[in-house]
Amino acid sequence: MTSAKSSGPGAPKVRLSRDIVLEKALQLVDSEGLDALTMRRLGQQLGRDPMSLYRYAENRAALLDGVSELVLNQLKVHPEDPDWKAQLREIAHDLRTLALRHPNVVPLLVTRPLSTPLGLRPLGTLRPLEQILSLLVAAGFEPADALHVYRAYYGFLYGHILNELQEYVVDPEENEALLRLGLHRLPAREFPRLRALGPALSDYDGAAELDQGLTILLSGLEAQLSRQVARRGA
Amino acid sequence: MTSAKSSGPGAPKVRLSRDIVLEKALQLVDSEGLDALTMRRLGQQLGRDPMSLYRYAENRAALLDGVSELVLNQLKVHPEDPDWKAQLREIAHDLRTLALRHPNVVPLLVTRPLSTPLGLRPLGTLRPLEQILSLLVAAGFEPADALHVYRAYYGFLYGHILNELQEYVVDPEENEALLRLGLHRLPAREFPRLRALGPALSDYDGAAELDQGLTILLSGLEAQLSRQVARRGA
DNA sequence: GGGTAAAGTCTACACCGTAGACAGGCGGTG
DNA sequence: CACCGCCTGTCTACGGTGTAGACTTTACCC
Repeated sequence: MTSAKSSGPGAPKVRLSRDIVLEKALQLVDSEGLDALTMRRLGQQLGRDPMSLYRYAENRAALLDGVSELVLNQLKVHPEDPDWKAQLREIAHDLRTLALRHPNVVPLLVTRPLSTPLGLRPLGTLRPLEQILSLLVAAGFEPADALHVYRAYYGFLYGHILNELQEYVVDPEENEALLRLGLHRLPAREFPRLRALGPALSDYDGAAELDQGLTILLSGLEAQLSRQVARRGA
Repeated sequence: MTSAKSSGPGAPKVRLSRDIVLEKALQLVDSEGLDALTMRRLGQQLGRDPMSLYRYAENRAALLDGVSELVLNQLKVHPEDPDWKAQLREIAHDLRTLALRHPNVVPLLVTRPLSTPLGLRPLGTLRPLEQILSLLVAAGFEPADALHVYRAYYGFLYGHILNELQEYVVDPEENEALLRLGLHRLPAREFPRLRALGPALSDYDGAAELDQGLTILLSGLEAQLSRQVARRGA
């Protein structure tokens, strides 16, 4: 147990590495939020000069990309699963729990790709896409159709995650209080429905809600698939 | 044409107002991106000292909220439409075009609510929610069910918008070039599907894709509705 | 041991959000 | 008219940010 801790001046010996840097960056984001991830702050956590970080990431944006990648790498996809619907369901739930475990990273997941053309993104963030395409093609979709299915699926999934995180507050008791407090602030005349939904808003089963949506979506997509197979056969 | 333009020192006379400030802020974001919206930059655009902005927004975050609200206020919902599915479809397409018109604002739309409890958000951003709830209740959903439907719908919608914006590049010619360039960069062994999809990726009809997804989702939701009505009747 | 490339540090710059004290002009009231 | 008070806008200043560029130190190979 002599490893270099955050601020102990005793042992600044271990050589840094990209993985060490990104790991600490993720810890920092998880515990204090995205804004806390500054070069100076991170350098301090690592017991190093802030400028040393630039050996492992070109700039702060690249660091953020690295953190996204680190999280997304934890998502395991099994492209050879014969039951593609079950597999998609499983992936969805995995990504959801991943998002709940790293809520502060979600804005990155959702925002960074908007400013990076597909081909230039970190490979780790593209891997799930590739693997899901494989899964769908193995299930009988034409590649182009697989892309459409992927888009519908991933769109829905990210949408759900954003939705759920919007309503998520750490302490459920404070949640209720805050919620009522907030709702009470709304003009009664203009927001009757919302105000009335206070109780319904506060007990939210994200996993169930995700699963219902998936059922609707996947059965719809399956219908589409069988239609296409039929047409191809004719 | 003697109105005060951006940098003319001639006529710094017009009194500022929250609307004027937010409008210029939106212009700045649209033309130069979110990062360009700094207090100093915006002050300069308005020919005023940066500090004057604090009379119209508590801080930069509040300014960002104001910009979100300004955009979302352009979304018109008709809660009394008897055809709820058609109305939801229309809203979806409206929001999509709004997003394409202000792509730089989308990260705000998607990100700001994550750090603001529902009750404390700008009223303008809550109005669509309230109105869609009305629409659904009028269509026969129980309030609590209306909330579920809303979540599935809005989740899907935001997901689609994020998806589409990720693949959107301004100049379609450069798009193709960039895309191929980017794809070429991917290791062939690990990303065969993705590399093969180059052409399919570059012609993307967002509106059609959105519409297909909506068809699937809405028919699924409708089935749910009739099931519930039946059960209630029994 | 000597040389070399990498890892880490230092200094400096331009820019950021914003607290707090202040100035100017406008309105309403006498 | 003079006066007062409030609202708008300005000024100065502080502590924080990302990062360029030159430097020093370290680790390793021959």
